[in-house]
Amino acid sequence: MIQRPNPSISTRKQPKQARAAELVAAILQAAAQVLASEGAQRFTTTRVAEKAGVSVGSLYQYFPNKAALLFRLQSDEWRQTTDLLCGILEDVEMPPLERIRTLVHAFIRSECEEAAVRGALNDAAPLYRDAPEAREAKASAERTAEAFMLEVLPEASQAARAMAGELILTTLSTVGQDFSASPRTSAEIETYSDALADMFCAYLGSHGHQG
Amino acid sequence: MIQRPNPSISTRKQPKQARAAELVAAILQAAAQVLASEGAQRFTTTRVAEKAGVSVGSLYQYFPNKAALLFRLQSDEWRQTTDLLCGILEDVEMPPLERIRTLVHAFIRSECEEAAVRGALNDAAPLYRDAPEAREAKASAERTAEAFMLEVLPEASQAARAMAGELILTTLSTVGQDFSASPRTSAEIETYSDALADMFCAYLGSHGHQG
DNA sequence: GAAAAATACGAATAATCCTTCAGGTTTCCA
DNA sequence: TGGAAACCTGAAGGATTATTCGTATTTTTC
Repeated sequence: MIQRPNPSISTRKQPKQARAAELVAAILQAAAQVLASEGAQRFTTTRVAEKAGVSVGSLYQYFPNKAALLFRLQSDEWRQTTDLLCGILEDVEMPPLERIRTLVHAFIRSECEEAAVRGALNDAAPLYRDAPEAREAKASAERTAEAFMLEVLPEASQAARAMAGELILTTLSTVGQDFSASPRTSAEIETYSDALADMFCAYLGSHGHQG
Repeated sequence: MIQRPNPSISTRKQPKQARAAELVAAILQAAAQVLASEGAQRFTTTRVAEKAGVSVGSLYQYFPNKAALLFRLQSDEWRQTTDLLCGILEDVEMPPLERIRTLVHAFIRSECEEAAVRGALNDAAPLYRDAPEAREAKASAERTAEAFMLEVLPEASQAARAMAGELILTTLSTVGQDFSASPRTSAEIETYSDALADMFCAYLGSHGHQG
């Protein structure tokens, strides 16, 4: 195993006919299932193809290697989460700190709902995280956070704002991952989300008047 | 690969002669080097034995399988970190919140110093984290934190204290891991540690008097 | 409807990898 | 000193995996 990954992780033939598009969809769905039910260790191109009801060769016609398939899954998850969170941040009806609380709850719930796939994707991260395509996603998220931080910390320096935004984003993401690694009840999810939101709000509220 | 792990992850013959003890030490040192320089993917019993200058068979006389070797490395790192942090927490000369700040700085610095080994150990976590021996470590850390939390939040309810302690411990650990994944300058380390400590202090300071 | 293009197939290839075991070597102890 | 216990060796067994490529099938195009 552990062959050198091909130069690019995302470029390969695009499906032009309908049957090919269906095949790709079937592969992605099967990939998520295999990841969730078998774990990152046993996530195998052969197993994915088998579950999708297609041959391995077909898989390799649309994904240059295993890492590309994993990256695609991760990418789709990211897009989904990003949309969810952006929708909350842009709701100008709500006071900023309340938006954060809502966002934390939504994110933690979302992480727990898809814990199986996301946990396994995380275990497999070493296989795709070095790709340049993967680095871009994180940078994009921080740009979005920046705009919101400007609203909640208008008086802070640029550096302080960036630091606070990065810290909160990182905390939310890594703590959420850790929390969702164990099965959780709804009550646990609410309690934990509130505590996390408390911490963020206290941190943001303390900026300026107490350093 | 991916054979079923043996029943236990830590039991096997103990070295009784001096040369055997040296052999085990050489293996552990080599294992850390291989992990740091080659990464979790290429961490192989054969490679470790080769680097240690012993045969694979000897390795398997003191470690029942690869997971046991990884777990031992992780266990040693944990003990080291725990000692460091407990020393700081027990310093009653210092005010509690200042102790936390000192602790955060010490922890983040420590994570960055050994980022290579710890990052790779984390990548390899799926191989050993399910072992019962591994679960005990986390529980032990939370008991230690509990004692300290009783000092800093004496008026809070038991549940609230436990929640705050767990949240801070998890945040410190996961955020530190994420932060140390990229190479960092001393200045970055200090800035980030301060921000993290600010967040913890604001959170603890806000308990009770504010909704 | 026939050539061309796009798809699909899956056995075979080429790597690794983990772990064992039969047999040789060193150390201990009486 | 001689036998027993502890220790060491490393080739070989048994598995698994990522990826390719020659061939067969389906769809599109003219």
